[in-house]
Amino acid sequence: CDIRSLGYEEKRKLLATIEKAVAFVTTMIFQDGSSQLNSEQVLTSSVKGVVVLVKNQTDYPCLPGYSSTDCTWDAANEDDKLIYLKTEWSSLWEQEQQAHKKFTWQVLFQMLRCKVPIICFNAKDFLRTLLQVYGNEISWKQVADSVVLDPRIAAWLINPSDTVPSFECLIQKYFEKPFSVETVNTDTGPLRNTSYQNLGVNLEKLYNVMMDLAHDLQVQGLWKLFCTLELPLIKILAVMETHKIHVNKQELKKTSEILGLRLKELEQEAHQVAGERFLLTSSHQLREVLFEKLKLHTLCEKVHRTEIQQLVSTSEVVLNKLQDLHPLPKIILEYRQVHKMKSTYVDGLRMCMRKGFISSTWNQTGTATGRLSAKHPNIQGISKHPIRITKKQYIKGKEEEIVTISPRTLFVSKKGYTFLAADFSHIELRILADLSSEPELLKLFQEPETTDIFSSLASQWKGIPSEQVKHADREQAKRIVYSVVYGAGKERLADCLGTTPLQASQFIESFMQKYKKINEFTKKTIEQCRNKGYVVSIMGRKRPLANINAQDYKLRTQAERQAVNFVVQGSAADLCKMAMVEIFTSVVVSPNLTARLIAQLHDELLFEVEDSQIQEFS
DNA sequence: CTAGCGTCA
DNA sequence: GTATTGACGCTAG
Repeated sequence: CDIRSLGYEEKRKLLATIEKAVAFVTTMIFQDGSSQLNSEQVLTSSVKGVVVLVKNQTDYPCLPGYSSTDCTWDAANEDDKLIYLKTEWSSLWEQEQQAHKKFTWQVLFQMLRCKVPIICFNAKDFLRTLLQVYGNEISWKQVADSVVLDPRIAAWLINPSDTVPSFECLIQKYFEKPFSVETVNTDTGPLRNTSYQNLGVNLEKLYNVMMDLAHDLQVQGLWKLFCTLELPLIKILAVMETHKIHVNKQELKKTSEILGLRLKELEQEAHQVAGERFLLTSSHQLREVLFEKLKLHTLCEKVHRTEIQQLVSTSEVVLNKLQDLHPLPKIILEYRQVHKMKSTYVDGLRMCMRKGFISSTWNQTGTATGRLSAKHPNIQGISKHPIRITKKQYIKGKEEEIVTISPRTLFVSKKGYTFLAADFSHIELRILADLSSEPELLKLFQEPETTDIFSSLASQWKGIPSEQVKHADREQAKRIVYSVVYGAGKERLADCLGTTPLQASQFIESFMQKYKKINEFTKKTIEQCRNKGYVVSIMGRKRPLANINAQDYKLRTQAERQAVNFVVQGSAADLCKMAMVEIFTSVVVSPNLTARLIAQLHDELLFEVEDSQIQEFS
């Protein structure tokens, strides 16, 4: 039914039906007639309304422990109701509109409140839209109370390599499995179908797919992970996406100009020392200048080559080696740094800006390891390190000035609020210590004087006092540790270490000697993966690795490294998500705390906290 | 070494 | 002219 045509009594009845419902299956529909079930619809189309299938009887009596053999979706739902809620209004009919609008959100509010599962494909988008449309009526803490189920996330838990399963794919997979359902070929070309009847059928299918997925999750031991971690996260991400982060617009414009000027200078310098004009951003043209004209690679032994075409690489490692032979490499290196800074972190950020604010889009199913990913902007990838550039100033007094540009400072907290970050320290290494029970590694963590493992290791390896360990040393130590434990080859480690491959392999040897149990752990997880075909994280997250028994050496060893890495990185992702859920719920439960989550940077949570609440919140 | 995303050719 | 791919460089561990 369309709620616009309902009388008072009918509305009351509808609310009563909702009260008794056992599940809701819902999707948003857009201006262009598409719905959330139409794979990868564009965000440009605005939301027209919401269609809800109200399930009043259940084909699956109790959700967790049902048997899936008797699913007869086509005949068993006479009591189910399909309702259409319009959320967008023309300016006509002021009076009636108000009434409709109010009733619409009454319905939606009750759906959220009554703790009955709301099944939605891409539920995060649904919740976010609700928060955006009814921002004045519904607080984010109320959305946090709802119970949502997302089949897409369920499917991803079962197969995390399949990073974007579409609705159509799920239908195919889970419908043709038990028995073929009257496959009217409407789902091969459903894209423009605005018929609600058809949508009703699709929602019914979605419901059944979710039930099948729920069953599979249980069979595979993923149900708890799904319910306690991934489902609550949907709401957290929806709330996070509705929060806007303020960006210093003027500063952004100014730094863009400064960087642009510096790029021009560097371009001129490069042309001068090269003796010809060429495009600095083109690796092809650079290769011609560097190696065909100047023949710099002949003065230097062993230079990296590109994987496919076996051309001489123009990568950072090669350019670093060529630094002393010619002034050009250094200029290119700085050009690339400044260019990256400008295009990605400054201009890229400006592109994402709406009225002085940005808000990332979070993808819960974007990785194979359970980590989150973000885009527009990728707030997890914004450079930490500032760069220094010399700015020629044409103001009298001083000729030039050194300015430092650090992209992270471009984000500013609201007035009266401050950013608060909470992060795990060395989380993957701690997990590795725990899983391998390596005594030497465990000892390092238990010693109270070790405040920073990587700094300690850096001072140990370099033979310098820990106070003198610089940031770069620590960073290098960190890269080395992770490289070695995840199975780096000697060549790659040599690049990392800045030594010869021979020394690198000796380093690997002594590392393995000192931390024997790490090697045992590695072997054990590869062995388990070979037997079962998949690996498992602390919270039971799974990653099937089809290539683990492959004939091809390259493919097989890659799968082996992925297996080891997954167990550690996936477990770290589990813990970070647990932290997110726990902190979020404690804020929701608190009557006075208002702290908002801004971003998750894998092992770090960034909040915006009211100044007066910093103590209590932290 | 493993995960990602953005930019450029 | 538009779409895809590989190389590169930044993030996180």
